[in-house]
Amino acid sequence: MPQLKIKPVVNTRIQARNKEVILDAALDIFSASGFRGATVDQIATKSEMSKPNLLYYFRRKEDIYVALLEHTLSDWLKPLAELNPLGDPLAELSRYISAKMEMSEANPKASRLFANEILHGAPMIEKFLKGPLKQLVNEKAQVIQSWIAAGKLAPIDPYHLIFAIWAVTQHYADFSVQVDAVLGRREDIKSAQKAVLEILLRGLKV
Amino acid sequence: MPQLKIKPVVNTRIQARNKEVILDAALDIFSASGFRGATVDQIATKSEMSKPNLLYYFRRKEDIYVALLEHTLSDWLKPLAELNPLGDPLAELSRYISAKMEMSEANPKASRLFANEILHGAPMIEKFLKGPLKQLVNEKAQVIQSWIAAGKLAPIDPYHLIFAIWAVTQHYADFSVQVDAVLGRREDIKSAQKAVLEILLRGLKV
DNA sequence: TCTGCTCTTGACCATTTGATCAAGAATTAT
DNA sequence: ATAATTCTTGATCAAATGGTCAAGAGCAGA
Repeated sequence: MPQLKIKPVVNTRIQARNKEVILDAALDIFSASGFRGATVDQIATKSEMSKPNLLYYFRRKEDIYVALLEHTLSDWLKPLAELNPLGDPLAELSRYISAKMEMSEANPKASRLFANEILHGAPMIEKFLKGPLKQLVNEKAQVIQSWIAAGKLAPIDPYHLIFAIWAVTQHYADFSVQVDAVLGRREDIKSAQKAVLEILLRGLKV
Repeated sequence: MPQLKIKPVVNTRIQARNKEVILDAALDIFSASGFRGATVDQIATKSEMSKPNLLYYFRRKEDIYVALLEHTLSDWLKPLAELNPLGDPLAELSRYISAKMEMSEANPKASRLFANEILHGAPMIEKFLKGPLKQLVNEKAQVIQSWIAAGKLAPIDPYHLIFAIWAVTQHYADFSVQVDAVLGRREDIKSAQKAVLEILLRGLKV
């Protein structure tokens, strides 16, 4: 009697390793060229495997891209989620901004991947934006609002404050080419972080 | 004797009109899909002409893209160039920020076109970034520095201040999908502008 | 009107690229 | 060991796409 084997839900060791290798390579390629600009061949070459082999692990190019986005979405939320309502407002915001600056420094490719996706209308992560992200931002905007109500923070619209923090911090990852070109040198993250904290926080003191 | 006609430097009326039509269509397509993501067919269709006809005016896809970038580069510099050393610092910066916000509102496609180009390493406008842009920013950073030296402005790094202004104002054009998703509605530019002015300027008062 | 130039397009071409397939190699389980 | 399963790849395909060409239509100046 022929064995009817259920397709395994868990990856084999080889699958785990190779998917990891592919996602690593894909982050390089997609962040540099965007979804359309990247080719499966490039990703396969960077992964040091044949194209059919790559497509054995991810059946379509789009599957790699989506997996990559999902793989990093939760990391994206983490720093904001850690904003503590009970902490000192300026210290909490300072910590959040610093964490974002360090993410830009440590993983600019992931930042560019998102930037590119959103820039092009976020076709793959619309649900994430309107769901988990919206919810978390609402929650944290309320926290900021309560700080303002308690007289611990200048009266600034919380949503636009969050947008400003995103914009400024991610700018150093997404537009690093421009930053470096204007400065005439590789920007050093320490002084950028110091300047950003001053610019964003100075006006928030009551 | 055969007439040797010099190739005309000036466009005919038809050329002027059709190039305009093509650039208009191309801005739509390129800003939505990026250089690689856009196809000549799409641009031709949107221009309501055949593909060979389009390629009669711009011989290569890249030529359209470059023309489009050049066509808008000078607009990009204008608001910053108008920063007046003799004016009141906060009023001047306020005017600059407002102008940038209005550009984001009026022409988000151009903003996204640049954002996409820079995000992907700015292969076509490297010279612009390292030349005219760098020079203008240097100049205006000195203006800001002189304001600080005169005690008219809080001591903030001028370069990072300019980056912050760019980042925040362009965020509303480039990431409008995210902004709208988080807010759950189409953002209205008036309140965004008000909030941005508060966030960026409040900390600059001495 | 006639001549030469500009403009327009259907048909076509070469290359790129995402994806498939069959067949063999390697690995795992019994 | 051996059978079953997983992994790997050369060859190949169909569609998409940037770009060409030749030939005809339209237009402007003499």
